[in-house]
Amino acid sequence: MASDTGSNFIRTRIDSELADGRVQQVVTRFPPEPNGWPHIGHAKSICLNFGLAASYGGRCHLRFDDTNPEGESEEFAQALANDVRWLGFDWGDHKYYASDYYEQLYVWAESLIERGLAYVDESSEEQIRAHRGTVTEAGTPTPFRDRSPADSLDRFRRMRAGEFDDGAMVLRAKIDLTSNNMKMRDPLMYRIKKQSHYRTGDAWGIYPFYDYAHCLSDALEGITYSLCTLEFENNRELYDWYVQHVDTGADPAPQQIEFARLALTHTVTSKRKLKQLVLEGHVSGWDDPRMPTLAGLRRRGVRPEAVRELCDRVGVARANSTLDPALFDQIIREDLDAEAPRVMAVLDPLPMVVENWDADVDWIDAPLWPSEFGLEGERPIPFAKNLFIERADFKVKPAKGFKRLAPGRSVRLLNGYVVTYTGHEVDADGNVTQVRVSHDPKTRGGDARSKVSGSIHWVARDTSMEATVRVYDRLFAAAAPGLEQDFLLDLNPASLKTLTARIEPALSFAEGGSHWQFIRAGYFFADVQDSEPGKPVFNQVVSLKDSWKKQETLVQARKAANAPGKVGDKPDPLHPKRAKALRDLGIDEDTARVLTDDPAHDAVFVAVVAKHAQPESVAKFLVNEVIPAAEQAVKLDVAPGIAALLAMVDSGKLTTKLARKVLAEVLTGGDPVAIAKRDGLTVVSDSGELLAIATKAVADHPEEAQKFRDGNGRMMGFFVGKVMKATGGKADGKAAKQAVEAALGTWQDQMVQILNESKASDNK
RNA sequence: UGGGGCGUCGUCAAGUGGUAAAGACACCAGGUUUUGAUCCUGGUAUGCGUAGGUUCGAAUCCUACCGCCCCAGCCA
Repeated sequence: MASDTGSNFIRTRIDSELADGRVQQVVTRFPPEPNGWPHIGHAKSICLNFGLAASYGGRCHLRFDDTNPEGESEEFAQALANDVRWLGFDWGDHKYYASDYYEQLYVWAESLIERGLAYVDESSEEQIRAHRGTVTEAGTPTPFRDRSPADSLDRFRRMRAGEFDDGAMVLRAKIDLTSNNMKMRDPLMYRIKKQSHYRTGDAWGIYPFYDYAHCLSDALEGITYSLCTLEFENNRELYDWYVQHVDTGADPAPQQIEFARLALTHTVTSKRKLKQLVLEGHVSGWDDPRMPTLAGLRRRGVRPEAVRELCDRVGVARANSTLDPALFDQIIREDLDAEAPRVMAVLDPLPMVVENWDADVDWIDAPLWPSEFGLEGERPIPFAKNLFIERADFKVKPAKGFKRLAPGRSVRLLNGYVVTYTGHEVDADGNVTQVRVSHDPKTRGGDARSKVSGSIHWVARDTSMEATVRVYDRLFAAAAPGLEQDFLLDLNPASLKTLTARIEPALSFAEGGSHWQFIRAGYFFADVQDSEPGKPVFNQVVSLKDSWKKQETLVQARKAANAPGKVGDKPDPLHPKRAKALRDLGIDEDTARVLTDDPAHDAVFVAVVAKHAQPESVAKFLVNEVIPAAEQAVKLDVAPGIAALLAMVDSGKLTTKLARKVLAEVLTGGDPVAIAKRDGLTVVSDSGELLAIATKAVADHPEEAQKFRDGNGRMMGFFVGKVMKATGGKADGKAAKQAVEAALGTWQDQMVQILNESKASDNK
């Protein structure tokens, strides 16, 4: 369970850091702010954090990120904790509150001030905004930026003491007003907020900001991986800055990793919008079954198993994506299939009279599960003269392919009898008011085989009960609510249908919290709050798949189509004259541009060519191999080494691949000839030896060889790959290819084939 | 127009230079079925945003271009 073993970029990273000892134990955390109800998006984070910790034998903390007293409450914290537990996760003793760290955070802030790394800014909110600049313009210092540490310290202490009003001043980190990253332009650390906090009461009049508090809380708790969503990407630099400049003693330092949040079409998950739906009464509350909140899902009857499975199947990646809710629907069905006993309920009743039924009530034992489940259990269902069937199961003029009841047809009443149409009545408007049938006594229950193609569900009129059944559809009609208009206008007016259904007697004992499959209708859940003993109220959890009623094709979230690759004008090379000179040497424009982009590289180029007079080859080697392999600009003094290396490649002594192995050392001044010799890097180009290897590879893989002969030229790569592997990557590529071709007898075969084909067509 | 990210099937997603591009949902076609459900079988990307380049070999490396998301709260 939720011990996702699928591969993802976070696991890959953890694996490697565990392997090289940088991290000993995986410690994660789920850090909600207790100011709202968690939704399906939080579930992903919960499953990820707790799941990862569990699967690596580490631990996961539940930490309330309560750094802003506004809107936070113990009730929310309780609800959050509840939902985490409901999902099936356990934080053990590790429940924490950022508010418990206020004192430590404060002490660290003083230390930052003392070291000149933070200052109290008395500018107004507007002034600070103005001085921050824009994404294209650098910020400028406010008049308070250079005040002395002692001055700031004094102010900061008085801020804490409550001497100033809200908004009078803030504490800011002194980082870099000109940074391209807006988050680094002297971010705010503390604000004055004379508001009491649900946990610390009136002890504090200043509160830390997320960026300052979160990373240090992580450090304090020994968190190793601080996972958050993509929009915090820009905050990572700041996260690292605080961790680096505050002496927390955390080892290893916690690191922030961002992943894509879970989004669904036809759904909103923003706290603001969810709140608006509740406050304006568009839904009945935070736990309305149409809400994407965990409380809503629970109320609807979705089990935690299904939520966890969803998170597992969706995976973790860094690409923003929007899920089709059909996936969740299907997972819910799979989860409930073996959980929900089968019973009958008629949601939209149409009276049916069995004309040749004279007996009283016939109680039939009907199984609670399909026979192939192998599960025990049955319940008695009453058959009688007067029944109800689903209105949609009778059509006066059936469409092609309709398998249910219609004039002249017979149909199986599930677990009852086969009945045959004898007549029907309509009202003044032409609506069918009653169907008449006759039954075949020989077809009772499961006793007799029958050829009828359709089976429909039913209940007896006098012994069935009325019950409230709520059928749900997506809350929003639009795939992307709010994309083209106010999101409230995208609300689906038919998202809730409250029906008075007829349920079979056994169902009247359904307890709140029980799951049922209403045969042919869907999975239903006896509402925990509204059901009363003997009077259940049902929520539809999810419908059954219905391949007859073709579901309206969901309008997929409009993903802006990528413009089909227009090729824009290429920019001019940085140094037009030089670039032209290079072109004259036979070097193409792209290559020339990269080469001249950094004068240092151009100089290296000149130096290498001086030793190895193959300008085109040198340019390509530098651009495609050397520059990408170098961390910084390539140094001029390694040019001789590069020249020697390339000379080996060009003379066939080394393949490009082997050259790559040597490159790193050459870049730090190594001698390629010596290194190659030391590591035994010699190209295998002996055709006899390669042919032997290739022949063996072909013999070992007859199927692949056949595929190749059948015309799949790409199997060449497979065999060359085998040869490469066998030689430890030392085979000369071209020679290896020739050896494989010879081993496969390719061109002869192909010639034969072509000849045969031409003969065959001649004969026609 | 600055910076940070991201583009692999209708939707998610694996893939880290060599076994004809996993898997799931959706879709299509069959089979089983007293639920048009479940279950089973098969099909579905000659290609990884586009165009060039490097390489024996590229979704993976290089270059340019295109598109989408995020950042200018005293929110988190």
